[in-house]
Amino acid sequence: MKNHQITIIDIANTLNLSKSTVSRALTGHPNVKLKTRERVLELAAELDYQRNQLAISLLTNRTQTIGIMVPEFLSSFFPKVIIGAQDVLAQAGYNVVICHSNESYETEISNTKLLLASRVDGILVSHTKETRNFEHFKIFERKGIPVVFFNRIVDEMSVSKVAVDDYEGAYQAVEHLIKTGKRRIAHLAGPDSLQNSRSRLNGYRDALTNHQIPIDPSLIISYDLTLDKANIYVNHLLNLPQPPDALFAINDPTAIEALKVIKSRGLRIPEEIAIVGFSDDPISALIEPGLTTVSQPVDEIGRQAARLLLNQLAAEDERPEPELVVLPTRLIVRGSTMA
Amino acid sequence: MKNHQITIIDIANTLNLSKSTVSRALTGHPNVKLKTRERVLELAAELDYQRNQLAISLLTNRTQTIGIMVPEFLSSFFPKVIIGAQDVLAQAGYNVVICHSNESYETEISNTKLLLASRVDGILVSHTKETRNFEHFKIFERKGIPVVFFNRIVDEMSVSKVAVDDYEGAYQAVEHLIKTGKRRIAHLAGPDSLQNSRSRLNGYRDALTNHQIPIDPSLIISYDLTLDKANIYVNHLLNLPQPPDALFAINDPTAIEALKVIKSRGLRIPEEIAIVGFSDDPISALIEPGLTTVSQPVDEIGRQAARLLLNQLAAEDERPEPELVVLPTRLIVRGSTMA
DNA sequence: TATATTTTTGGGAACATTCCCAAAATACTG
DNA sequence: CAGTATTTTGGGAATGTTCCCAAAAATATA
Repeated sequence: MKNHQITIIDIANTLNLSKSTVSRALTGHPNVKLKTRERVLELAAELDYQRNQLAISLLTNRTQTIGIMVPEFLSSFFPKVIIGAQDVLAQAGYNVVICHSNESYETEISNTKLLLASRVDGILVSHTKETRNFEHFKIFERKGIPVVFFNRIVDEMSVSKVAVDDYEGAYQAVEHLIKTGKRRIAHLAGPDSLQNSRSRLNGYRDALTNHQIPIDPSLIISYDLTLDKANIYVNHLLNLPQPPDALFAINDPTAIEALKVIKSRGLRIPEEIAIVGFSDDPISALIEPGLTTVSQPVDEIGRQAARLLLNQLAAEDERPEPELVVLPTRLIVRGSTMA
Repeated sequence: MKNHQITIIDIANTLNLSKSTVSRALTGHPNVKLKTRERVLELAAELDYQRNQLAISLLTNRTQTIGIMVPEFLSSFFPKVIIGAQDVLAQAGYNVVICHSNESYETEISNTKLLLASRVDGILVSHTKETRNFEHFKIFERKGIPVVFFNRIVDEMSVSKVAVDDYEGAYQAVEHLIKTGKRRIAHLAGPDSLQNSRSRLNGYRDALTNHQIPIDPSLIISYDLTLDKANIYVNHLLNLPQPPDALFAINDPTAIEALKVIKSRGLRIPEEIAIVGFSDDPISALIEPGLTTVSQPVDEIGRQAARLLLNQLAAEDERPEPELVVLPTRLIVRGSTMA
């Protein structure tokens, strides 16, 4: 009595019907007498009946659940992506399970197992900076569970992907610095394992080259996105015999860390050194000076990723061709590059 | 063949065993011959067998899943709480489903249904600012599913709760302002529907009273936490014939919005007007001047909430008495109150 | 009124697993 | 070696739902 949950059989017994009829009434099947349906719905509401999704999932082998795995969610970026994705998925009747791998390859793998065990219908993934082997994601493919990568995408897998135009964003950022008269432009880059780090680096390189500025390898530092290291590298750059007159950072947290270091050394921004970030984190508009940054349509990344996943799920028998969506970026100029 | 998932029956047939024996071998039941167990485990690994949690959940009526519902996750507060809770819950073998109600009562109710339908074993909740009726949470109680409230707790329900000492935090913040010589201290309060708004307001009131400063109702404004309204109210306060010389804001985003308004009007902080926030959002240390704020142990809130839920889940038959955990706050003094 | 047609309902199987009880196989005891 | 105790295995029920097919009831047609 205490722990007994109400089932369609309870309703059936009370109303002297079979479970089949009750099931039909509740699912809106046409072949059920109006009067009967009303009686069933009324009693169901009264008893606070909730259909048991577990039983249905067991039967249909679909859980109506999508897994989203992100490497972190302390910066505002991934929460916003998740909100966008969740919005689209909820509209399509899907539930969402969120995992964060905490930038750890190990955790990513164990999350992967967890999602498989809970039988999600599909996953949205942004992998960790440590991930170089993608076997654990290929299991999903083999089981016919669609995977969509976003933000951090990976060439090795032929699945749908959503990214922003990192190359173009970086190119414009650096070109902007050049136009404001900067010549020794440093780049605090992300780890080589991330496709977007590589693209931004390429954008940086090509912008310099196309404006006849030689590339100085000592001004390019790849780092692992751990903020205390950013601090060290910025200091290193500033201590160079020929220090940079501008810094393009891989993301806004890095740029903000740089800005703190630079301010603490009493250098004038942007006169002595200009700074550009990437993402347009809300903090960027609040700090002093405001941070020039490459904004990306964050929640649209989530929405698009969700849509691509739904496209894969829609096809009953054969999975459709994977799609690649590249969203545009936009340079937002603030005080850190222009007085 | 294509879509067929491997079950214990497949293994049983291949090895000429019954499904019972295979089940026992896989679950580590003692009564199974060593040789048999080895054969089963070997074949299971070879076939990439994954036990179907759905079937087990259906049988045991436990999903090993906990729902966490938060009103938003754009500020860093709730993501941090979630990370803390998830950490503790994962350790105990629980899966986590995250919902955000987006500060909407409607969405909260529909999330509630979703969590019921997916048969979570328990939930952690911080309700929306619109929620005044808690019937939808009482359904969980009735079904024997434990609920723990955190951050935004509610008197109407006798369940476990985790909060910080809002009263004391507010008291100390206001006392600090008084000690720096401020006398006309305004309070931009949260909505009356939130228990923590009310506690902070009480702390504010008592601090003034205990220091023989009369309470001026025109300096107390309750608002709905929508930032553009904060902007309007701060302007209103500054336009008073006798404007405040200090502002205690319900949270950091509000305080930062106030700070922007005040700076744009050219007032000196803290000389002409001092500001204190609540929560110690990471932004608070980055802006200029740094924001004095009442810090709370954010991820510990999540951890404690998870622990209280596990306590409820641990008891097989009878639910133990609800617990209330109140965590301490700490005032962090920065430039917005002291030069 | 009898028959044909349509609407409405009921009874099982199926989903993957665990658990209980009984049966079979093996080991132990006198 | 028979009898008993123990280990190991198998069979079936149960979990809550949907879906298919057949049965029953209601309605239409001749």
